[in-house]
Amino acid sequence: MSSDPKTHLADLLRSALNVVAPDASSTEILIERPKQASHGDFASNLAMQLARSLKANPREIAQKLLAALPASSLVTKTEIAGAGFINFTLSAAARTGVISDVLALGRDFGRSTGGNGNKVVLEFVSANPTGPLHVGHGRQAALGDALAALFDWQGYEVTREFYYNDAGVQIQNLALSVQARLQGLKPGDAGWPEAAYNGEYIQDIATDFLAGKSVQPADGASVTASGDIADLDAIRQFAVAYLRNEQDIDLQKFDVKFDVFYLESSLYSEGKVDDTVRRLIDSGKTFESEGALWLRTSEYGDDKDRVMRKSDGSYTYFVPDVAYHVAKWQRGFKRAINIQGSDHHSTVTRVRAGLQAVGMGIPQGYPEYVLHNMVKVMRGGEEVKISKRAGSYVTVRDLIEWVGRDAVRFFLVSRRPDSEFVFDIDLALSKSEDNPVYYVQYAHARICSVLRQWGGSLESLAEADLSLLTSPHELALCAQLRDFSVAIEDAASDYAPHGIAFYLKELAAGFHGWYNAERLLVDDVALKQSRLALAMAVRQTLANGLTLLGVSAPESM
RNA sequence: GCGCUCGUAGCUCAGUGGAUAGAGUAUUGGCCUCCGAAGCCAAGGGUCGCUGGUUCGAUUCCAGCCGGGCGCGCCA
Repeated sequence: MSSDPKTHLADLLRSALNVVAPDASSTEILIERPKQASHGDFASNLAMQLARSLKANPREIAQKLLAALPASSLVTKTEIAGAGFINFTLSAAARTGVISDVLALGRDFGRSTGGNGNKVVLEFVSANPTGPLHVGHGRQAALGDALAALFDWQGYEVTREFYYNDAGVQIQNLALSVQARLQGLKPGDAGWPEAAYNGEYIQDIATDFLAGKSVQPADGASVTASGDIADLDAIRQFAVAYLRNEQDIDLQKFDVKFDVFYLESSLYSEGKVDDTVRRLIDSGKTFESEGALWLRTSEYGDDKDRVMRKSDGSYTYFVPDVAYHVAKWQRGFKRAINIQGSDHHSTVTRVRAGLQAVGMGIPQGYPEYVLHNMVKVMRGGEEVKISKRAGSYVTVRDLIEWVGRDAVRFFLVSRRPDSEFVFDIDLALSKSEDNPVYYVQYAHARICSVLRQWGGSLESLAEADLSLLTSPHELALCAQLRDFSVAIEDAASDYAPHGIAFYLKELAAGFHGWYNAERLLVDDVALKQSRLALAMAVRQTLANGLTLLGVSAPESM
């Protein structure tokens, strides 16, 4: 018998189904938590699903299923309701058992092994080193890191990857921008390059370059500025290292760590681009026209064919993109998940088309994409567009300085990725009831405070008599704790970390409600122990959920 | 124009082929001689954009329309 009530109920229904309708024994059995407490702890719509194939009234089918249902000590009541729902009420022991699980598993409560150690790579941020990280990158960092954590907790072997272009046209523009600053030019001056970056940070780079400073980005060797204004190559190398280092500092402040920094230039230097082009040509899916080499992406769902190699001999961006994903496949990642802004959605079809055309047996849906919408930052009722540093957009650094890392991370993962995001600075700053970060953290700190005042040993709580927990608040809290692993599973499979944020808000609400309704530190020692055990389990679950989102769980605040 | 996407309470947003569509905020009214009031309880607030279709059942799936966002380059 499974210790998890939900799978246990599914087992019971399955065996009843085999008796009542052997022909339909493959019907999927769905067990859900009803929204209303009066509908029991779990409900199944199995009878309604069977209604058509059995050509019978759902309520009659439900009757037969219940008659054939094996007895179970975990179930105290079954009921047919509504159009044919079967509602189950669990025994008190089955409900409170989760507390023992949480206390025993501790920081691992919520982890599962469903991923079987399969390798998955999540690529996110992937900002080219041409400027500071902006709010959109922040959303990606928060989303990607949380998703990576969710997959880790689901038992996958996760790689967090940052891909960037260190040698293309944009980098050349960066070098030219710095050089122009070194020559004393400013944006708008005669002679200021057309495609130049206009932000103030370009001046900072120029100043450090002249001063002969050194920088050491996380993924590369230390670079010392030559100070030679004429040496564009030296300027480029220094500027790239400088900005990579700046991005590293921001990511560190954001508490996001990458396992791999992948350079686009390596795809060329290691022959991966040439290899991919050769495979595409060999596939017969290419053709020459107007001096360029094209790929028939329209055969794979694209609305028109795309140029691979321009008439000047250089490749369009999507060729290295395809080569990069071929490399991911070859590195053994059966799953690759890319978190990108929705303004890149047109690349999805193209990259997948290229991967089909290379004929290496890569699945059609490879890689998977999580596209997110843009972020609008509001302050004082107005949209904030200007950053002193970047010149035209709000940076991750700005946000962290304004409201702190926890609030930024929690806010940025608390919406569906494809929603347009309004980040209200005033709301994130408010240290009161309208700030969901503090609401969740407060519940955690409050529990810590109670446990401190009690002063007993936390280990002893595992011995508590859980049968003393009988109030609706307490049993509802237990059900919420049991939902944690489902919340993680759903959030991972739907690419929806915001589910965890909502789960945490609800769990905190459940705790606050209980706390106000009942006293934890009562005189009755056994009752006190049992309540503290529940509180401890809530604390642990809050902490685990906050960890998934990269938010701290303070013991006091 | 074409493609993708979104449209749910005054505002910011969840959610679902199923039972009375939820939360926060805002508004109104209560709760600290007691574990943290950064908290709790309660009330009011809805044509789930519109119109059709599929279904026993649609806010959810499909089509069309209206409205917002994004994309539509031999840029990335």
